[in-house]
Amino acid sequence: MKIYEELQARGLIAQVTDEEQIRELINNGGAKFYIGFDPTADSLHVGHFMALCLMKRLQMAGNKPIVLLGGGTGHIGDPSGRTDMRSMLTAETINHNCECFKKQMSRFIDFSEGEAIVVNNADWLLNLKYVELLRDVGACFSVNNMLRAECYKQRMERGLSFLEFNYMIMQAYDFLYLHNNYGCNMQFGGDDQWSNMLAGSDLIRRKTGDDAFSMTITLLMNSEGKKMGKTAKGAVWLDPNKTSPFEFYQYWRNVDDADVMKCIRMLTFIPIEEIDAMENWDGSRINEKKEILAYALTELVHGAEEAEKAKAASYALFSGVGDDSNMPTVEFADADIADEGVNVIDLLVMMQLCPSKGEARRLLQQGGVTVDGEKVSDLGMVISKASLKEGVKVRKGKKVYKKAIIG
RNA sequence: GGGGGAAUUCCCGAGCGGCCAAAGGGGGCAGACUGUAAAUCUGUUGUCACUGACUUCGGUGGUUCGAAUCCACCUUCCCCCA
Repeated sequence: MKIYEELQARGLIAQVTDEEQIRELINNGGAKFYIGFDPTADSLHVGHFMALCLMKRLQMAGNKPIVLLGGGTGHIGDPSGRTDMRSMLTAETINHNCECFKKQMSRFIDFSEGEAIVVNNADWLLNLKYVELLRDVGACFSVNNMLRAECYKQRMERGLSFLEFNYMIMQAYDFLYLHNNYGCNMQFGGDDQWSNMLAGSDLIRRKTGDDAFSMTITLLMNSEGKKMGKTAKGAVWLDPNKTSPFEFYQYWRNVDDADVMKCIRMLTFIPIEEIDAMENWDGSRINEKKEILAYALTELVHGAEEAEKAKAASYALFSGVGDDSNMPTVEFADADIADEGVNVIDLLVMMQLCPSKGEARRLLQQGGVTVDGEKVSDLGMVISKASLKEGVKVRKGKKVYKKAIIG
């Protein structure tokens, strides 16, 4: 199966400017494609992960990726799919974020000589001259058309600043610039980027007469139609310091039944045939599928060793078998704990299982806390220092476990 | 440029000068039921020394015994006219 067909089979392709030509191009490894990443945070998250996987798949098929860091466009903020205005980032933050992105990406993409390149649009966007740009590029855009674009429509009601309105032009210009300077002939992006990408393809045709293609990937939505990768606490990050491998594993282990196969198909590198076979598995094996998904993704992002640990910890906690040495652990210094021990309430707060004592108290009253397997009902319970030296397993609710130890 | 309106807790949104830590919904957390799922039901959801005290209603001052509520100014947003 060729790459284009594989992408199709995985349900990754949303929109294309010209199916025949694009199929031809990427199946023969002739694409030099770019994907843009806006450095709005200091770590990539699950949303970016899809784009990275796509890049990797295409690279494996012989195509050349260009990673475009939005150091310049980050100064503007993409209004697509947003109802509110983005907060402005400072130049330092943007640069810092770009650096972090680069580091994380090298895990997935082979950046060795001639295989892939990283560019930063700050290098060309920030030096543009206003009037020059208006005459050169601005003349190619029709405001009437731009206003018709879906991404601006909803913002017309709520208000759209001129700054954000220009995002499309900057993105189109990026494509043109990469086309002229790096021979880039294709752009990929989330399907919320479609109008911006089309603008780029158009601009290239107008300025150079060349064909440049655009293709969007289906954004990963859960069955409720929300973007995946968000939790109440925020995004699921790829940086192990922001989202631990265990939490990452658990996130996927806990996806809705309805979303499992879709995730496996779109995110993992498991061969299509195997996935098709899993499709027919008996319904009772649903949890097995979730484990496969969680393991595969954790392995991709954090490596096999971390994936094993996360899996083992998960088993230890939820089925009571296996060792629990990989449980998330909070270490205290000897001095942190008084000789007579700590009250459970204080301990819960110290372990950051509860943000306040009030909440800790409530949790205990509702029977949501277990210490070393015993449900705690006594609000005044004291955990002795001796047992903390051994390590105490504290469980909050059904799924949140931490071990406290004096180390 | 002129006129009008709005800002409340994580979000939306009610709120008469005292009975307001502030209705209701959403979300979160916990309990029951389950499969570490979904749906459903129950409890809970400012902080602490928790039958009490303290800090919150865009900001700063003021009126008052008492202000989320009234006044002034400031900030931000929205609407209408030009």
